[in-house]
Amino acid sequence: MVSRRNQSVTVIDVAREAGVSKSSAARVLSGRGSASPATQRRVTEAAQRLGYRPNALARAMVSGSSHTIAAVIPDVANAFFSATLRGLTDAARSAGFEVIVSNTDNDADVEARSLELLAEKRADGFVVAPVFQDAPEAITRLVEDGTPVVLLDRRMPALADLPLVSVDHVGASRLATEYLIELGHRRIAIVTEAPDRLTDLRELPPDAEISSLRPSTQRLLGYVQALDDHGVELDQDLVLESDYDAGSARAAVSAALDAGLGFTALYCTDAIVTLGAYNAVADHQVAVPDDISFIGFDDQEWTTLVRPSITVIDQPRHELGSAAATRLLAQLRDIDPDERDLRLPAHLIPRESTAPPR
Amino acid sequence: MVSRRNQSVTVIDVAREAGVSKSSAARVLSGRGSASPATQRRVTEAAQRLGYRPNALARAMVSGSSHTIAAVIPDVANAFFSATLRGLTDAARSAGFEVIVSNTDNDADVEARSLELLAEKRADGFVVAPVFQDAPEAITRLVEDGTPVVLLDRRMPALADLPLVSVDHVGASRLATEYLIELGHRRIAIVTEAPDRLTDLRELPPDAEISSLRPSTQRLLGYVQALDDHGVELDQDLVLESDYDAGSARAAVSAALDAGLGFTALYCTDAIVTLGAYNAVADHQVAVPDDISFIGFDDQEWTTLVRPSITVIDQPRHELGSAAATRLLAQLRDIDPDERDLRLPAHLIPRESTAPPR
DNA sequence: ATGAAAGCGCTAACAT
DNA sequence: ATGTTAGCGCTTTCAT
Repeated sequence: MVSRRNQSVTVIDVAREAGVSKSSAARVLSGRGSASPATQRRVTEAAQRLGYRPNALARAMVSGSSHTIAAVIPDVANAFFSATLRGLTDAARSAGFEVIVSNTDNDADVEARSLELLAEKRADGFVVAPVFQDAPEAITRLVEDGTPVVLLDRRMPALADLPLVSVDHVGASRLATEYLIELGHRRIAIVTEAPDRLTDLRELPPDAEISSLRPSTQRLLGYVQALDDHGVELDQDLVLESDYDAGSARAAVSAALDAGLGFTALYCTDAIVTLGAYNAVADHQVAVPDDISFIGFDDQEWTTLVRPSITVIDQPRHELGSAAATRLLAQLRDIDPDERDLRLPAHLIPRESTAPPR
Repeated sequence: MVSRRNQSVTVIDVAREAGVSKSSAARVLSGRGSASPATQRRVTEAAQRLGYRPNALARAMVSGSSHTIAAVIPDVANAFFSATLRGLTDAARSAGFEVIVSNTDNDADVEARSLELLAEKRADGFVVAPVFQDAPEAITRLVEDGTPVVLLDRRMPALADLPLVSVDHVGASRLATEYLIELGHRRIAIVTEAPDRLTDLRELPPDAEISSLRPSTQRLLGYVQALDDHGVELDQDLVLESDYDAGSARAAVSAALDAGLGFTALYCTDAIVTLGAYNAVADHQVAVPDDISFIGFDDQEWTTLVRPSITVIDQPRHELGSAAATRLLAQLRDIDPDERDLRLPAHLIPRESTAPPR
């Protein structure tokens, strides 16, 4: 009740106020150990009166747990990561953990510094969407020191033994491609920002390695697989390569349209690329879905607003974050998970931009 | 170099390894106090060898500063707040601070718990976009305890003496309204989710109080002011009231369109309301900008993608966050700011959806 | 310049 | 059930 300017009220203050020993006060305040109903009451009331607020720092020092997890991601302002972060914080909170965020902008040095800094702050565990780099030493250092790390949606070969929570990118692309095939399309173009050469993709070790590919590459792979499965011939010319920016995608699709490659469907493997591709299609006044069926990536707001609305592959972002947190928390509690990796399915949301070819 | 499984290497370990006393090691490790070049080297090398990582928790305990600031916001997944958070983390980082995020979902209880929890973790300061409520006791409690708090974009009357960093909402609306007036529009409709009655708005104490109004109300006020300033009559019928959701805005605009109110321009005061209004306009096949000029709020991606592209009011989100952080950090350093409140200007981005009335 | 010792606020044996 | 004591890892007087 009293609002005094307390630099901070400690257990000792409470103990004194309650007329008991420090440890008695500590016992009731922390809820462990035994205390008589009498002291219980006196301490509680004293704490209340003084406005006692436990010092989590001190607690963390002795308990060895800060009840904080670190999220190290490329960019919170990016819709994918902000939604994921939300899932992460939600799951963390319900377990009594807070999360501290750090943006890397896909810079390896920044990532390394962030990890180091958060490790100094004694984060109990890390969820990291790592920068693509050969030797993520900062991460391995953490792991060696016994700090739990869960990878988010990306894994480098050097991190092969770390648990990963990701979207099933291969499946996502199969979903899109098969949907188009079932509609009757045969000449299906794909816009990809995968840096890998397509030829490398068709002779892959069936499983484990796949998760060490970039998401974009996995998506390209899903397309190739779906085509193969359904006996549709893969035409290299229909693999439109783009950088990771809308302008580049726009140019790539524009060029493809000009080239008269005769494709009847276009599948975009990424949000930003979808943007550029959509612009190119609009520029060329192509009729969608009459001339070309269009599938975008990520259920962005605008895809429901344009006419025709756009069929998209939706990633379970929130769930991705909460799964990562849950996975990490389990590790903190030394619970062995059923599977090391978690691979969440994407969904196809059919809208107006897809139809059978004319 | 050595990668041993160190539960954690402490100053003592380093001191022993370097063959000096604990305090000597601590001195060079913390960079304060004096040490001979010799010990300096020996300690540094020992630390390096052992892979010493300072324990920020312990440091915080004794120094009284955790170098952490808390961001308590409605929802990170919301584009406005995620962009703001990015600005916040950027500014914080460059000052050596990390930020820990908490979502309130505009729930007063959740907010109170978050604040309490983060206070227990001894965040050095708080940036909070408070839930609208009469008695934000959790916040005042912090302030009473001497913890720096900066308000983000919202302020309740009860929090009148706290520093505020916000967008100039009144100015934002004046910008939009005046732009339309200058184009020649006289019948300008506004879509608002402000709960306040319009009549209350025209007799306001000129300044201070304004910042205690909700953003939506301030935006409505700017519209009224611009109209007044330019001698354009305010027509109550053109104030379209909506709830804070797209469906409601869609219905409101739809009804207005049906009612034949004869407005030639429509200004939407909020991102979500812009969405609904846009849908209504599309539903009714109104020609934009020929029949109606349209101004949206927030520079959302889709506003550049639809045809015609949409003229919008753009809020300086990133800057808002960095300004809030900077303001808070100044307070932490006991620097008196020039002004208590910071009011960042919004900008108008002219695109295709606005034109002179026919 | 260096070491010894106290203490930040808390928990956890250990006695009593 | 309660009190005494040690100690988490660090910084900071205070001597030397």
